[in-house]
Amino acid sequence: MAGDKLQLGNLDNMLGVELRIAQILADRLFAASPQLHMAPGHYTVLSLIELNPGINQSRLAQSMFLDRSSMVPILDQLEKKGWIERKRPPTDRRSYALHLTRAGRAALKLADKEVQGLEESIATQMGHDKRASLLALIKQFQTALLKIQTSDRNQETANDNKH
Amino acid sequence: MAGDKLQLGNLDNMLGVELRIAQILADRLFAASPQLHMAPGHYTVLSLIELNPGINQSRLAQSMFLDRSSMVPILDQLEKKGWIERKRPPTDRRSYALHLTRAGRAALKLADKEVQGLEESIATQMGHDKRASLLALIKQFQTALLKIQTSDRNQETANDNKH
DNA sequence: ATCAAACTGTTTGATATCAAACATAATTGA
DNA sequence: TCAATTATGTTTGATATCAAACAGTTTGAT
Repeated sequence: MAGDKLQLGNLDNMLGVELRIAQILADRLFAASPQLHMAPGHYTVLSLIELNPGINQSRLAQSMFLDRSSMVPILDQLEKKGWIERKRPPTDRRSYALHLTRAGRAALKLADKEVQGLEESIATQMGHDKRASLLALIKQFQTALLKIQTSDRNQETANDNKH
Repeated sequence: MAGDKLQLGNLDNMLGVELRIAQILADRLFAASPQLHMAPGHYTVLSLIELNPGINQSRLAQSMFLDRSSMVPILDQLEKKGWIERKRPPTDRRSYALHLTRAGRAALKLADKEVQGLEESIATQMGHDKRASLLALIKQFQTALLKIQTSDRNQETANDNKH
């Protein structure tokens, strides 16, 4: 029957699984927002460039935990839309200094308002206190993941030394 | 300077942004787990098939919030590895009934142990109580997103009626 | 001053995902 | 009954992402 409930076992007690679902739903909501004709990642990129004018592509990628090669097509699109500029700084001819155009600032301003509205809807739905707790716990979760990752790497190194 | 801290403005107060970073770090940890030569999604698929033997591809996709077309290559890979079987049920010749093979059950059992270990590491790092709070809040966040989404849809429908 | 190493952006090839279109099969409504 | 609708899996074309390899540039060690 279509109404039969799925067995989930321990899956719905796993952070990884539930986090992934939350991510999918959040992206879906973002994408469905009519005023916001911009991918979530693009919004973050525009914000970071506004806040850090002249930043280069590698640092931008690093700050979003993306590979620097993944940043290339994102910036290509934003450049094509006329929202950003790549300028060669005279001091380093390898990199580009990224800046928002006037149109980019305008687009970001509109998006900011819309994103603000979404965050507010969420806060209203789940309660402002719970939203704040969730945010704080997500950051602690990030920290925990980074610590585990580096301790794993250290353990590998220790094993390597034994060879 | 390389050491200059990036300006983040309000970005690190946004659930969407922080959630995305957490997701990336979690996937990275999962991928770096040596015993776990399996993508996170593949682990979930195997678990769901074990818990719901005979489930079809569409329901499986739906339960993971994926498009059913995205399930095809995942199942192709798992089938190629000899971990699952697609069986045509005599009652419905459109669908496949999915089952784990003996090898699939064995692979899942190993993965279960490893995933359990990762969850335990996280619980130890952030504290068991905080891990539990985070999990509960993520679910409330999911619920909030779904409610907002459906209320958006209703609003659209209301507007459509006005035409 | 030179040369090896590191950095920066890009390209290429791989996988993941979606949405739309499609073919086959099952269900429903008139 | 049977025609229209719905369901299921797949294919195709698009975008996103990673990792490795690459070319040009800068930095650093000697």
